[in-house]
Amino acid sequence: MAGKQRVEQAVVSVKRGVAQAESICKQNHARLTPLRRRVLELVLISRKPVGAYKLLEDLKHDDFSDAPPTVYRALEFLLTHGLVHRIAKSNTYVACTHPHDDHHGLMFVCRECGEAIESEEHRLLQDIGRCGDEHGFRIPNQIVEIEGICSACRMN
Amino acid sequence: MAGKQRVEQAVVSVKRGVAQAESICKQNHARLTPLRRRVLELVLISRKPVGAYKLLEDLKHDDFSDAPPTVYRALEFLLTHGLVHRIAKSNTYVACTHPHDDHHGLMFVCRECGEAIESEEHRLLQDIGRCGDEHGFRIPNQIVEIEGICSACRMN
DNA sequence: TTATGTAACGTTATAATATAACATCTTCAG
DNA sequence: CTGAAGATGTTATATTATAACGTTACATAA
Repeated sequence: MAGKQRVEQAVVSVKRGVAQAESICKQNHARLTPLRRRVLELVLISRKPVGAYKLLEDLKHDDFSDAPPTVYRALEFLLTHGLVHRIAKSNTYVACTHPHDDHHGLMFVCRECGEAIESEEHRLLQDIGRCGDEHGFRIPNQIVEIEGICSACRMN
Repeated sequence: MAGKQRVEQAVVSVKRGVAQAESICKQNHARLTPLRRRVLELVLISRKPVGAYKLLEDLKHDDFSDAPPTVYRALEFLLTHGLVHRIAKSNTYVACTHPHDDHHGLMFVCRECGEAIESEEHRLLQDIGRCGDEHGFRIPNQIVEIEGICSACRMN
């Protein structure tokens, strides 16, 4: 069944995501503490970008403090190390699918269902950089957020 | 003096912006009421993207209600008619510099000073649309927000 | 090994941004 | 003029995020 397979894939990708995070944190001499690891897992488990207070709900069930700074501090850490991205238009957070340094990218976000797909289109990002230059802007590594409608939602 | 000239230009552009808005609203059978016009003026006057509560402050001095819905409703109207844009990363609002229908665009936003420059790079926007297509995303007209550092801030 | 400084986390309070819901007033088509 | 839709006023509250300060855990150097 498609559902079961998808869940199994998700479990695998959570494991892989955490493993990548371990490796990156090691490189950066950063500590992936139980709390931070758990927040990352929750973001990885979520199939869509997820809000901070939703994560906080889930953390409650895990004996962590249920006060907002708990989740916001963990998210800040994960953002700093490029393990998750923040989607400004929906105030949500999503796991990075290509976590490594110098990470440019496009993030397509469905305005209907919230699904987000990350893409690394090198040439396009270069063009955006050039366009910024023309206006005096230097564009640092970042995720450019683009709102659209995904194919699934167009069917409905 | 550069300062004076800039203020005069600003006044001109406020007049022009309001005139364009008048025209667009007329076309759309929409009413640019005193409140909405005033909010648009305030956004036009501001040299940088401005927050809703800052606008609300200014509205107080003009005998409008100082409750949040006042400004948010006016902003919603202006957004709907493409007269202002919302910058999600900073929760701010900025006047559109090319107000017309079917408006695609890039918005470069300085992460230091907040300055925003709007650009219509037709080819680049097409490329972004194509890239979305490849991932099953349909990209409607919208402003793509890109964070960077402006030349003035790089000097400092 | 213990002292010690820094990082992480807990806790309380509050800031900043935005919307819901309902009452009243205005406008304008018929 | 009137009635319906639109615009605004008003009160309350939701949602997202951070400040400030105390405590605990951790790395590491003496």
